[in-house]
Amino acid sequence: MTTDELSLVFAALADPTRRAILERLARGDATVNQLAEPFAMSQQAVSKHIKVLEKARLVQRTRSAQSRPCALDAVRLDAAAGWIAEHRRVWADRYDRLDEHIAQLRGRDSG
Amino acid sequence: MTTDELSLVFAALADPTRRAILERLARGDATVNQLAEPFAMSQQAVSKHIKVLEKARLVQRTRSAQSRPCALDAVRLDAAAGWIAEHRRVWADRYDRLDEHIAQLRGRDSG
DNA sequence: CGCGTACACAACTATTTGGTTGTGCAACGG
DNA sequence: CCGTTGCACAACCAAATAGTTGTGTACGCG
Repeated sequence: MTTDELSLVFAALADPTRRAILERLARGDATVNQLAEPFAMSQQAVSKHIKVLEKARLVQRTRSAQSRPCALDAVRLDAAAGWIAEHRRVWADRYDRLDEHIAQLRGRDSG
Repeated sequence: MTTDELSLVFAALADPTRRAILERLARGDATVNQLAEPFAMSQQAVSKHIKVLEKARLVQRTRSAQSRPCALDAVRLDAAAGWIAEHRRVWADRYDRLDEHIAQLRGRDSG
């Protein structure tokens, strides 16, 4: 089950290792070995995580000689953020905080 | 693993049944049986899903006689949206779409 | 008190997940 | 050609997930 797009995206995000991979990729494309290095984990395990991210369409892969660089794909992330924003909005009348939350995050450019 | 707050939230969101429960709760508090009704699933199964949502702190429960109404808790949802917004922002220079995405969602008040 | 309702806990099961090791294979360098 | 590097595929395993049925329990009603 949970094979719909949104479920795949949230499931992919539900792992610290995968989120760390995304954070790293947000700063530029990287090879599997580059991504694997910071983790106390085999290259194959990281490869599996990347595959999960690929299936969720959060990362795209290209070929460059013998390396397979990974790059981010933001569209699905938008879908996830969209779902939250949309449904959070329903009871936003009670208290509105997301806006200032995002404003804060946008504010700390130095972080 | 994946016991950190953010992982719990994303994992909780990674299931269509649980997202449907949240959508229903966004429209008002409900009892377990009320929540269970639309699903082809036992009351116990729904109870388990609610427990997952509770552990992720997406729902809060109260006591009201023999019923245990469920209510939404938006704080963690903000955290999830915040993570996405924060990290999406890093490569937002390439193309900026989340803002108009949210603007759109906020725009369709009738939806 | 005894019954029905609303819910939770426990045990069991199948499937998925997240990791391992071993190995194969394509691409480059000497 | 041969060795090294970069990565994927396969088999295997432990633990978590998502469901089931069965049962227990707290509350309210008559």
